[in-house]
Amino acid sequence: MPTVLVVDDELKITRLVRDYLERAGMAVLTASDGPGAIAAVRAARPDLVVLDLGLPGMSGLDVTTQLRRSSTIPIIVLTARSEETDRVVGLELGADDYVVKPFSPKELVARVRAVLRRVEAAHAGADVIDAADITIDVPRRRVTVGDKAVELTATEFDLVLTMARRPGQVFTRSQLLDAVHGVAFESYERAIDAHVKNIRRKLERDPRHPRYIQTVYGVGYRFADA
Amino acid sequence: MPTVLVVDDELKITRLVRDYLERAGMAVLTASDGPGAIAAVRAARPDLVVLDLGLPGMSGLDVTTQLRRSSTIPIIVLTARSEETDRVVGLELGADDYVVKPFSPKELVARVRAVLRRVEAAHAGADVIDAADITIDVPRRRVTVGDKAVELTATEFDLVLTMARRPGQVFTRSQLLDAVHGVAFESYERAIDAHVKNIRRKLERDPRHPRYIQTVYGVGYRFADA
DNA sequence: CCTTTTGGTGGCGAGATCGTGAGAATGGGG
DNA sequence: CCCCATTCTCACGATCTCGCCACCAAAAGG
Repeated sequence: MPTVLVVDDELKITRLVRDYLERAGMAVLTASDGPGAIAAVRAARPDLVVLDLGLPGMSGLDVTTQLRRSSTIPIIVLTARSEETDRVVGLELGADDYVVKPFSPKELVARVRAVLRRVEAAHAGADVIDAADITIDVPRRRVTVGDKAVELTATEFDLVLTMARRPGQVFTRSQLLDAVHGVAFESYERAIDAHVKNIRRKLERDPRHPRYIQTVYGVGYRFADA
Repeated sequence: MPTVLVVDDELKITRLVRDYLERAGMAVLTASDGPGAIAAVRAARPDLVVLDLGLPGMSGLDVTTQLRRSSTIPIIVLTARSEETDRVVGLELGADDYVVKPFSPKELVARVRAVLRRVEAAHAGADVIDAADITIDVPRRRVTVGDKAVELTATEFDLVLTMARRPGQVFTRSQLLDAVHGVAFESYERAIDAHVKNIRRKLERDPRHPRYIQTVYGVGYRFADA
């Protein structure tokens, strides 16, 4: 049973949406402001968020960026404004779909179902990378070595993921910076070394003789294949 | 050497950008208005366009749509306006990246590099070279003879790759130095001999009678064809 | 056959490259 | 407002590589 978090400051709306979603067989949580929504996501890990953009205090867009910083949770945006730009901005910031107020509850339910279906389908695909005894769960952003979970920071995870997606391929430092930041500034290239060091500390049994992330002298690094 | 077209009506800016890009090893063309930009793209076929959105006459956005009508050339947009919507609109119209004025030239160079790299990576076909019983896996930077993996240093790999890409073609020592160092470095040409020696030791079954890297007396070396 | 020119090889030192610990910035959360 | 996690910077030492030299072998050329 999927869990949905509904975020809106108007009680009338949350109640209406809750009714319809529950009737469609989903568990529903509610929050009435941005901080509450973020706390609820962290605590209850719902499968989807329905978010009103017109919240008091923290703007809905701030909430989406905040959520996106630490998770890939699907978001459906509710907005009173129908202008194209708002729509684009919402999607740009990582919303998966949007519904314009006033909306029909049935339409909202249909969209929630559609997004959940889409996400589930994506989940079913190869979003888990297995190599030797290391497992990378991409949507959950979790890494396991043997049976032990490993805590990686966001940057560390992105680095490992980038390399593990093409095992054996050699990446230069600036390619790796590119993958992590979108843009590479040469002066920082040695920062990659520091990250690799920290990743190895967490991942490798013997960091002096790395089994996963190997150095290619004069070029960069690579994730071991085979 | 990639060619970049810089479009801006302010001479100060084009000159600044030209300086930085040229120092980064790129050829630079400039145009000061929309029609000029479109003509320059058609005539000189640059690899990338840096385009100021605030042009007199024809708007920068018109230029991007015009360019997009007939080509997929990468575009980086320069904009004085920092509002999200403009950014979104720019990207929406097919720009590959955007930089907000005032900008740091180093950042612009970094972004140009990143976009070029991205495009090149997408283009990259023929990633593996097969010749007789030698295999060169370019992204993995690995060489196999028969079934045996061969460990080459970065320079050795670049040398083999350079020659293997054009089997049969004879390369002078200074051409090979060029390929390895990027620039025409007046250096000891016999260094190539030393590398060839080391490569043969690793690659050839009988280094006295090389099957892959052959000496062309009085000229240089070549990678055996067929 | 001898000379001249060109290529092959072993080895070594300068310098590039990398690993690492310590600590400075940065930014979010309590 | 302070604290903590995260990321980046810096510098030093360890390691590896490359270009160079010296010397010998092989190939052209007369």
